[in-house]
Amino acid sequence: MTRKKPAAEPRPYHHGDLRAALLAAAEAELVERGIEAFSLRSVAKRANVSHAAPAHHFGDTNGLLTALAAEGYRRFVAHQAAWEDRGGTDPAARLIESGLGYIDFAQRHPALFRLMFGSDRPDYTTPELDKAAYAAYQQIEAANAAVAAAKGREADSTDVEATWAIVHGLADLSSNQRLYRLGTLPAKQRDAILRSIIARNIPG
Amino acid sequence: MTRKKPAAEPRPYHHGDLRAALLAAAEAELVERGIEAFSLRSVAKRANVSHAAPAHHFGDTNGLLTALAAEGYRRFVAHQAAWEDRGGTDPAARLIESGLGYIDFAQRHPALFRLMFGSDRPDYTTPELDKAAYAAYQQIEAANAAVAAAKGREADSTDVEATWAIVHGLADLSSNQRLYRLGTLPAKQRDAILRSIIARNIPG
DNA sequence: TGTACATCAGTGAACGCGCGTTCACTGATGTAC
DNA sequence: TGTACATCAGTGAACGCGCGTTCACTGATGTAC
Repeated sequence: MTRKKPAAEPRPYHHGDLRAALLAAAEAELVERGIEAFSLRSVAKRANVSHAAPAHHFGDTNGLLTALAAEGYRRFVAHQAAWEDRGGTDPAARLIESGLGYIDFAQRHPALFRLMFGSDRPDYTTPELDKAAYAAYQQIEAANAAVAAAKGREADSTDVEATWAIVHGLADLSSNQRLYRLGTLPAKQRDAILRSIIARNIPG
Repeated sequence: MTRKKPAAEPRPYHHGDLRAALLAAAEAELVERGIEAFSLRSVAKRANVSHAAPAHHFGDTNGLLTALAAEGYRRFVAHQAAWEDRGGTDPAARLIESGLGYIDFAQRHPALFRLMFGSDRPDYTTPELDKAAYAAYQQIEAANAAVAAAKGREADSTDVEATWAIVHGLADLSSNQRLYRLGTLPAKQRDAILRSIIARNIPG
């Protein structure tokens, strides 16, 4: 044994990046216990910090959940942007792939997705969260605008709503295991079906 | 004053229909406090009954929420069935109107809708809930089958998934106030847009 | 019809627990001079 | 470079509260005979 026991390492009084550590602990708590059993004390315990420490960074539980939701939206936007690029240069293909990214995010992070779209606890009047959530909407809007522009048309609000709703519906139902058949298919086949469903909502 | 004070009326030891009264109180609690702050004691208090009484009917909190979710699905199915009939005899029109009923239910009962589609607390292995939730799926399936039959086709799983997802997406986003523009329109105009969006997902 | 008894529905006191919040504190860091 | 001081980040004990659960109980209802 040449290595020190990790527990014996001197623990500095100041954490270094407690804010980020608390967000990570909060996400893990959300995954394990669900938002209904979420508590600030459990988060602090998971981050190995006294239960009063989070107040310095987030105020209260809703402050922490608001910050976590904002981080969720930023990751959500980045995730979709990465998928969108797989669509190459065709605007419709880009919109469809971006939608698959939306669905993939919901499947990979159901607890976070639920916090973002199915909870009243995050406070959307907070500028940080408002901005992050709005950016997610703008992404869909921009992808639709590109499709319209390629056809020499104006962007249409109804088209934006249709593509958002179809992608959101597929994402929410599949992250809640409601689309049983799709869950049983191999990924390639499933994605092909999802693409065909999204495509119905893009005017030809 | 010829009427007795209501509070002075003799209160029978046995409630009569405490089960139904507790379900109503639970729904009101869900609306007012949200599922995250839901507690059995508050429900009992609201129903004017001792806090240990609900255990006789539902076991624990999840038992009560499971029963409430099942009742929610039954009302959800009835609500859609009523709307479906507005579609007259054309199967596609019936499917579309049924979808509007789905969306209308979510807008009128956001807390119940969230319990049904965005919570892990109801126990879907309970036969009562399993049956009620499955009936909601079968309704969409049957409406799709009627559309296919009218065209001399077989029912297609992908069509069922597409119509469910579009309707669910519109319902979830609008019950969470995310479709801002639609919320500002007069009902007739909004419904026309919703119909046109649903229609994109029904093969011609 | 009357009585005895089992079963059921609801009561209210008691318990231990985890929660958010407060508060005086301590250790670490940054800055003025 | 050194010292003094303000500010910041995290501690740990204490508090009161609402929660779920348990338990002996009581009042009401249903049934056997």
